[in-house]
Amino acid sequence: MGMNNSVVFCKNCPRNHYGVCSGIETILNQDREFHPLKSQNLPAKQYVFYQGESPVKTYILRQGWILLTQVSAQGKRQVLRSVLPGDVFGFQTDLNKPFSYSAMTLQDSIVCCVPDLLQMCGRYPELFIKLIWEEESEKKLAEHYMVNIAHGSAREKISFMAFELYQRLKSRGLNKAHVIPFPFKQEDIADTLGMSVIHVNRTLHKLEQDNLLSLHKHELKLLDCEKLATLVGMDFLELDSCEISDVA
Amino acid sequence: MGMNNSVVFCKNCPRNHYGVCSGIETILNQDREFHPLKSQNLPAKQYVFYQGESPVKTYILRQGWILLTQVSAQGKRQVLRSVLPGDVFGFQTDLNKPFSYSAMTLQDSIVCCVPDLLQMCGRYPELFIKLIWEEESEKKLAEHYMVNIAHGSAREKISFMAFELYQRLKSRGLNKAHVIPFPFKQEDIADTLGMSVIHVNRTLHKLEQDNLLSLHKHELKLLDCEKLATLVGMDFLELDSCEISDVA
DNA sequence: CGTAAAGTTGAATTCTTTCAAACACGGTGG
DNA sequence: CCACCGTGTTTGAAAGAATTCAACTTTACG
Repeated sequence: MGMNNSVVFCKNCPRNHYGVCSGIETILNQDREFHPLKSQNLPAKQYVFYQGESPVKTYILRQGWILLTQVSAQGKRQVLRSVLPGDVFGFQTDLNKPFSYSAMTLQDSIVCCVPDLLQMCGRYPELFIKLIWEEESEKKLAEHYMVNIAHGSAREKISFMAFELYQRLKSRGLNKAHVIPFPFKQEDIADTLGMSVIHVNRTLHKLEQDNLLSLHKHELKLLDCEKLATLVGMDFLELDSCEISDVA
Repeated sequence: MGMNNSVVFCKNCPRNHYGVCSGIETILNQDREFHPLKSQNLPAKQYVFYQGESPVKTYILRQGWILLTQVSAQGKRQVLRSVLPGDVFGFQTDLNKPFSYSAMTLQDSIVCCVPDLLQMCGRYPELFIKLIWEEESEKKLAEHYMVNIAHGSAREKISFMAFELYQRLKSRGLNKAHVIPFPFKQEDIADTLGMSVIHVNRTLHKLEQDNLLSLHKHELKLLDCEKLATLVGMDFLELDSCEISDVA
């Protein structure tokens, strides 16, 4: 699956300061028992793992964009979440449970593989905290989407998704002004928000007419952040960074 | 807020075997540094904490039913999740962030207070695992709701909610045959699933006509589990118990 | 250059909400 | 014991939102 495979040096990684990433190399250096990290280069539209497979290791996205998707019993496809550079994915406490979702690259990506994250956490509680924080963030994100999908109109849903991704990329320095890369097809948006492709299309046009946002050539511009924030009710969406370490 | 306040002995608690609960007393006994747990008896319709407050401790529900709700910037109320006996709630890694949701009893309830869960976890990795597992479960639950709300019809949504709660109560031995307590108003259902109260009402009637489920006097009967499971696509909703401890 | 994939548009249908009003039930005070 | 009130539930009819189907246009890419 992976194309090439090389040992990772976190020092040179632009995500080294972020979340679970930060401090992993320190641990690896002082504790020879753990495997050094490997990285994989993956082209766009490639699966990292499939729904139904058993998890064997944890991944960290270093560069690119990954989509976690699930196919329901009714055969409908749901996008669970976008994995952005610095995010952990594929982690489960129970390795015997198969993945309930697939992971697919939307762009060319580089992925770090961590074979024994849980064991590392067991020995280094500060890493454990970071992992919990990561899970907590993901839970909150899912809840945000839940609220928005449940109670929002079509324009609100799409605005929310755009704003959310903008914020998350911005916190990683991956935006330019009010523009972000947006490697989704309209179908992906539809499968994220539970709308029909056609309605996504119409709503996108309305949003552009109203000068709220524009999406062309896989590039998303927030035309009016103020209005968007109001529309979406972004009081909640302050994203937090992981700065906790009071583990006694 | 709390009515009475007494020291808790986990040994006698029917939830002692479940999740984070299990093993807490052992730790408390062998490590005098941590405070013994206290419990609070709360009447129905009482708030444990409010959205916007700062978290000070973690709670475990011992008996009763608690609803986590959020009021959006647009003033709409969203039910995030039902807390059932044995579940942790009110936990956050970062104590400086205010709660983004309120916790309210739906029934008379008994709640255990854990003032220093994170510190306990720092010293006892096996507890840490249980906490992570808890977060993971909550994340998965939120994702399930997200998927169902996004892609499901009205009947599917309500069926899902019913089935999900039935399964979770059953795993704790809190069901009788195909019947569970269901202390929701139709408005609560509406605010969980993002539907109008009126549509909830109509859909409930249809579901009863079709002999799928019936809801009267705060008692929910699953009339046809087979059909319900199919309708909801419950292949995913096997709920897992927390049985992992390979922290090396 | 040609084909397949992605995006766009209109019209009809279905689902859901809104508004308005009636009903049922439990609890209170007379 | 009964009248009254409030909360929660139920029903109908009309308006609105989103989906479906079918066809057409554009774009990406070998």
